[in-house]
Amino acid sequence: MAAKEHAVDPPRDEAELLARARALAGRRLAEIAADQRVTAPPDLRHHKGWVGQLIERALGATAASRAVPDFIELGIELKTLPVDRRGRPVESTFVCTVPLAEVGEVPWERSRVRGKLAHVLWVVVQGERAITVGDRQVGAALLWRPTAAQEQALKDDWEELAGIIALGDIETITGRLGQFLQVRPKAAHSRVRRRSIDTEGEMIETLPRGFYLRATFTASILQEHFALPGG
Amino acid sequence: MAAKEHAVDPPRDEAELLARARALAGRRLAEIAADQRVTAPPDLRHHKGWVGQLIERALGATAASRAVPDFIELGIELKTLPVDRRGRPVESTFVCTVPLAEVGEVPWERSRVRGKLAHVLWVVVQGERAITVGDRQVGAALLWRPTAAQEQALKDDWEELAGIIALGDIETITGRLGQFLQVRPKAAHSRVRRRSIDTEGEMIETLPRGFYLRATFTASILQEHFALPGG
DNA sequence: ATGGATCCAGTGATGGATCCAT
DNA sequence: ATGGATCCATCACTGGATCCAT
Repeated sequence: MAAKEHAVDPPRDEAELLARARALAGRRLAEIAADQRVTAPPDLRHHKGWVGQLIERALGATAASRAVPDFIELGIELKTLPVDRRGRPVESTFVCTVPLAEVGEVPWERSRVRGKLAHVLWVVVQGERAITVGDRQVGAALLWRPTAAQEQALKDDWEELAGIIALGDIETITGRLGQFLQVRPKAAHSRVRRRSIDTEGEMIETLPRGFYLRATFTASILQEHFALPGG
Repeated sequence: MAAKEHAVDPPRDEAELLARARALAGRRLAEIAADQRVTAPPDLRHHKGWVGQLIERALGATAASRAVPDFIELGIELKTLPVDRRGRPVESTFVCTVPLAEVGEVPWERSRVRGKLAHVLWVVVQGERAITVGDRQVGAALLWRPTAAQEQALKDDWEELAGIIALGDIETITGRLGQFLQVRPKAAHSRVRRRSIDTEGEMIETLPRGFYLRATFTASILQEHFALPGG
């Protein structure tokens, strides 16, 4: 209930959302947390999603943990992007879980990956472990849509990965596949198994996996927008 | 954690399960609760499943809230049956939720209703509201399998109801249909809606519903076993 | 550097049923 | 009496991601 008392209304449009995100630039996470009557954890080992959820609340995101965009009316997905001192992403970015039954049934155009990445608000945050979580500062915000070239590259990766999964060969997939989009485990721990029906109608049990964007991909997004000629 | 300290091991076989259930006969729910370091609520308005869960723990049931039998290894389902002073059931008995996509695809023989009712341990408990929950006594226990006639009657009802659902006419179903097996709402409240795909591949949103046994059916089960000739 | 492993919070579905207006 | 409405606990899954051994 305490969390509701200072809840932020959903932004009315893109401009308001972007303005709010830019107003966070330069602020320390501890300050933003204080606005919400919460405190920053000492580190993120046991609170891995904390920064993302803090920024969601600060911006008035509505879709808490549901399979819809963070800003439903605007169709915009929020992603925080942890960076090092040079402004380079320090982690890959989780996109969505791999829907075993669906992949192989739907084309790229109707895939969850494309849906999630169609329109993203990237919010840069200091991500070096040497900096206490509360002392980390929010950086730039960027409302992004993939360029035609970026979408083609993601589509190529997706079709390669989806093809393998559709054949029932998900166990052969490693994080080494895919130039920009990769598949890696997404579970509480490696003993987790999830039941599903494959394309042949067979029952299978596998470790749950997710699609992730490699850090090289998100680095290129930041490059394009912030390392302009002469900048 | 406290609940684990006095946890009861799963019964090894039918005989042990039945013996344990019969050992509860005559005991007050408050006594059984005390064994588990819990206390009986004043009434069941806000604790509707409390009695069933108390007896589950007392007997060593393993399948907490999962879509498998309560006693997995034995394939036995536990049902508490609230009765009035004459020993007649005061409520219908919930069997399982209506699986919209599945009904119409599978025959009675592979239906969830038949699976749940194939082997049931009925545990009679006083159910009159005039008696405080803690003061209610456990009654007889009965390990039951449907007779051929009972199964045929349930199958007839199921096929009528499943046929209507398969046609996409679930909204026309009322609790009045079915001689022994009926379909009624099963949800937190009447505004709940659940998405599903019907047999035509259409997206539908309906109030979640469940299959229930009418009290007349469970009354007949008790009759057969406890009102023997000369008894 | 990075691929495999892991952690928390919140939602939705299921299982335990009984309540209550008519 | 009973058909429609309702209530709690638990588990599975998703979404938020980062950790860490190599």
